[in-house]
Amino acid sequence: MDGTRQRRRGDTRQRIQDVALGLFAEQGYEKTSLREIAERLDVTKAALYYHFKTKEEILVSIFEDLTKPIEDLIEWGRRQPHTLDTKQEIVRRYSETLAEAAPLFRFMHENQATVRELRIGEDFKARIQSLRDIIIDPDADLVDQVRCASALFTLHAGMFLLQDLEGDPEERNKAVLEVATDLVTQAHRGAGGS
Amino acid sequence: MDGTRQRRRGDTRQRIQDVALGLFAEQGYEKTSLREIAERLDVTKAALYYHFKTKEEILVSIFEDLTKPIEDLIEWGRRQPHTLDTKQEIVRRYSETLAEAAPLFRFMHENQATVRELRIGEDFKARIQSLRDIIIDPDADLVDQVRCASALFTLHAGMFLLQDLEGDPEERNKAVLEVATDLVTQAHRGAGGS
Amino acid sequence: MDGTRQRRRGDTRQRIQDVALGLFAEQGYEKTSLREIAERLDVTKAALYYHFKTKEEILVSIFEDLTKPIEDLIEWGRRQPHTLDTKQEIVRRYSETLAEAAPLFRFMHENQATVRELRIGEDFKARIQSLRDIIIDPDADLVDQVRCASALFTLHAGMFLLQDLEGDPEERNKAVLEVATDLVTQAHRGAGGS
Amino acid sequence: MDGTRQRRRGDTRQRIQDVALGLFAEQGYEKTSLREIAERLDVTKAALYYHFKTKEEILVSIFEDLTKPIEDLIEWGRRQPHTLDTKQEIVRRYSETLAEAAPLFRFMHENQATVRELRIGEDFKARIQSLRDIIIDPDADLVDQVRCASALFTLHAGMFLLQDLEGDPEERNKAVLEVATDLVTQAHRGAGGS
DNA sequence: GATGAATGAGTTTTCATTCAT
DNA sequence: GATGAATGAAAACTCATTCAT
Repeated sequence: MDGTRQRRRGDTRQRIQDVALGLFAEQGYEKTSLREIAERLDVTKAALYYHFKTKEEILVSIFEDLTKPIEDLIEWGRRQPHTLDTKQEIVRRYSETLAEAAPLFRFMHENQATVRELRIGEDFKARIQSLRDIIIDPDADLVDQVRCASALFTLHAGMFLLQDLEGDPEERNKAVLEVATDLVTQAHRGAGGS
Repeated sequence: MDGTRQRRRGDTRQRIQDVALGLFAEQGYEKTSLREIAERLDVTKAALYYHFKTKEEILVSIFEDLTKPIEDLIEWGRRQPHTLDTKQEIVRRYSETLAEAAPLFRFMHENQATVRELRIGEDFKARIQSLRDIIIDPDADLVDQVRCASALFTLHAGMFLLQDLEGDPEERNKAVLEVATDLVTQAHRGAGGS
Repeated sequence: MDGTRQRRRGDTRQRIQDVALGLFAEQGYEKTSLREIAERLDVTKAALYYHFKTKEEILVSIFEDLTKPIEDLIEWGRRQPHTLDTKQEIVRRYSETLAEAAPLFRFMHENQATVRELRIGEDFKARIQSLRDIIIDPDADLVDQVRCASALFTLHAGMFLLQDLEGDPEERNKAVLEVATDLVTQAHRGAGGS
Repeated sequence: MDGTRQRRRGDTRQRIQDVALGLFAEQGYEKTSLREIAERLDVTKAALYYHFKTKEEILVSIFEDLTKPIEDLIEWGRRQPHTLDTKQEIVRRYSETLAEAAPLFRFMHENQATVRELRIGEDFKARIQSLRDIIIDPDADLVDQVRCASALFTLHAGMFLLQDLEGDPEERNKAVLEVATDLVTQAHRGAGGS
């Protein structure tokens, strides 16, 4: 039996998402044409339109599938007391989530201008803000607020911009996490935590 | 005398750059068409081609004009001893430069996917790396290296992503600078500086 | 028992025709896609192809079902003597037929450019010509011939173009019929009838 | 000198309108593609877009150019007393206008479904209504109102639907005009004119 | 009596770029 | 120091149609 052909049955939708995300992350959203995606999958452009109503919907569907864990994390965070432990746990779990869906987050990071006009732009922004609101004490001083925001940027950027730093990726990720955790911790202390 | 018309004489090149940067920063590079730029300036597309050979060249020229100060800063930094003072000064001056050409840097930040394929992408990356190399002690431990990189991201992101944080912009910028300086200082101490 | 579902059994063909005619009349033939028809019926496009071989065939089948009365009328008319009474009766019965299948005739009227290239275009034209030939005396003078033709247009257009005239629809239709009858009558008199 | 090439300079816009109107009238608006228009003019599709912003705009521009005389006629009609003479004059001049821009009016007549959704649909409808309002006495009885409307249809349809009637076109047009004038006259008498 | 998945040929529209004047 | 007119390539998207199941 032809396993390749067999497996293709029914998972075209998934394959489109995979290939699309790959290309979006590599070249950007605008520079990736549906022709290119279709060619790489060896189907016609029209087949893409059978599975998704628009180009944007391809992206939206990827986004929704892959950012579910963040929604869960926010949900969880909201129900916890705002202790240092909680904050550190948020940072840790967020960094894990980022690593697991690295291509998507790399895409989001590098295509902000594009994404801003798309529906997911708002969604993503809102999510990050929610995370920040859990980590930041609203009555902390401005510097500590910036520290918390910076912790999140550091996680984001750590994934994409540090690829030239020496050391193996795992260690690098650990270092990034440590810096982010540190920033949150300092902010917590400054805000009167013990 | 018609000052407007008078002043327009001979500075069309500059006006193109201004309008283009505004649109690039607002909508992204790909989504900004030459038609749009021309219309906003009330000239024809062909006029743009009198002043610039390609669309990319418009961007390149803007980039080169506005990032001269960074080149100078790097040059300066390289001739200084790698003391804490120097590092802090670099951070301070870099933050000033970013603020002065905010639209360009916002553009660079939000269009990384696009810019990566353009000539200026490489240039910009190289410059940031140069800055980092001045700030980072090559034999510091990885965590401290990340701290330095993080200081730079914080400056960058601080300009664009914190606009919803309360407080007036000036204070916010001061807070951002303080966090960045702090990160560099911690890194310096950790690396065995005094 | 679910009457809706029950009744749907087996009359899908009819339902397709109904929905299609509605959309064709409302938006035109070209602007109505099979997707739209299918969606409105909550079936797939492929289902339409089970019942009809092509898009055109849907229209043809509607046309054939609904213009049977006109064929009968022509048949009848041909066997009558060409008296004034016959002519008036033709006009009267034609106006009834038009009213009964108003959406179809509205469609035919408003989509002549499209319909001309379709099979039914020829058929329809031939039918109207047949009617005209019954009403018109071939040796009447040209003006009277035009009067007869005009009587038919008036019936057609009366259905669609006078909807903004005040008065209730029934009275309007009566008025239209009177004008048409009048035209035929004048033509008959002019041609030497008594 | 190459007159053809020479003459092409600067009248491309006009040539687009001519060819487009020809095709629109022949095949309908939807079935006429820009590719077809461009090919027939031996230019690229993009050239069409240099002269017109959209496909619809091509049609709009044709419509506006060719229906100016009707606007003038309405203007004139409004300033005249509502005598029988005026009405007859309107009918006469309207028939002339129709004849002069026959392809456009044929197009409007045969593409009503399409045109209804376009901007010009509303415009055209409004214009015909204006004419009718000049011809119709608002307190005439319904039958006479229908007669006036019928006069206008007769003019319209007379141009397109009677092409199979024997007799040379000029005589046919005269006959059509006579029937239309007659209808208006009868309506005027019925309404209490002398 | 229908669906799910796909195709091929087409559509309108946009873009960066060119060049004679 | 510019414009008017055009092009070639490509984009996103739509449509009627097919066919194995």
